[in-house]
Amino acid sequence: MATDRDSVLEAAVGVLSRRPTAHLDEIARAAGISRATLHRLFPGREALIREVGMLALQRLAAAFDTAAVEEGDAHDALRRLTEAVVPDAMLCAYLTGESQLYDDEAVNELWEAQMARLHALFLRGQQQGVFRIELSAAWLSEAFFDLLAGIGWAVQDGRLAPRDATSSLAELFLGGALRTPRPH
Amino acid sequence: MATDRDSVLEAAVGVLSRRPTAHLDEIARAAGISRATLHRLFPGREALIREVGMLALQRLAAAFDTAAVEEGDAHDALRRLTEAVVPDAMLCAYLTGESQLYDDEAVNELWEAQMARLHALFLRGQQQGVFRIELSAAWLSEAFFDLLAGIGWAVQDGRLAPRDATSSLAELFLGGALRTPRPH
DNA sequence: CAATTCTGAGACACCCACGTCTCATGTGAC
DNA sequence: GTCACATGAGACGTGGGTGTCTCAGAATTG
Repeated sequence: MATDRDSVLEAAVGVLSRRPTAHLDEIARAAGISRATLHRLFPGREALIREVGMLALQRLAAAFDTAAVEEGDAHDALRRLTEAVVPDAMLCAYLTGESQLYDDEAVNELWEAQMARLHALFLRGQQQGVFRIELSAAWLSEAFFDLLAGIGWAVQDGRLAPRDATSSLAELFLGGALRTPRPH
Repeated sequence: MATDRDSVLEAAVGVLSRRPTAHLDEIARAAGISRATLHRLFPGREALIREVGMLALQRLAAAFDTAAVEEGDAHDALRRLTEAVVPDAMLCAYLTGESQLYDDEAVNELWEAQMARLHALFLRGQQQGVFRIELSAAWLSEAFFDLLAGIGWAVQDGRLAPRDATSSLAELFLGGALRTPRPH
């Protein structure tokens, strides 16, 4: 079952996001398996964190797809993206925080691809006149991810109610990004 | 000279922010000293990263002081804070990213104190009617730091011009935080 | 110039996480 | 019931970073 691998990866994120230097024993225990089985599933620590990154990126890409960010009004597209990606906010937070992931080529390639999609979305929005042009599309892309990661942390630490996550992100970010202030 | 210690700490941030697991050799080389001298200045790795955190927190507290966040209109206070804190954005980014710092009690205490000041600022602003009340003061505080950290990364990686840093942060954040949109 | 202090380079041992292996136990299929 | 397979527990060796030490050379001070 490939589901088993994914559940282990999810547990690994829960531990690694808090302490990136956590021992494999701890990760195995968090996943409910032994260190031996963990080694049978993933050849080593390096492979484990790489697959965690790949899982996060796949989820991210899936969110972009379901949101259809390339279609329609840029404002609506961003709202759809927000809703689609907030459930995986923690994954994205780990993605941006773990600098070790940037060593892997496949991870980097997928990451750049998704960032390019987001950048294109903001660029399109600026051309459509819905996003402010005083702020570069590159900065808007980065800021969106920063806030998304912040949402992930806040929810996980219990500082923000999960039901408020989507609106908190959308309201704050769109308030600063939209050209015409908050036309909901 | 205490300046020497600080210069070493600054160099340490430059390395540790990118790779938190960097070897002491690498940190020493980045600081232009030998590993022996590094050990003479700081008893060990743990002490080093703790002092890096303390340096960052002192800079942060100093920025809060110079901005006089407790005085005057909340909107103006936040703009002053933005200007004062952006030069140390990278320090703050390391501060929020390095979860290992949360183990130290002194670091935690100072951190909570500064966050409380920021929280109070947003609360005051909401009572004054300048900040939106749909977004909790806690979330505004966290989001401000998230964006500040993002500014630090973007500038260090060359994705954002240093001269645009302050305005990029202020424009985007205030746009989403202010009740009356962008009355500059 | 002489003396003191500080620094860099290297060697050394220690420790701990990792990778690998073996064996006993448990589970499911036939 | 028997076989095959997967898992857990533990032991073992190893590698690499760290902490400590020594010694030679440079810098500063008198």
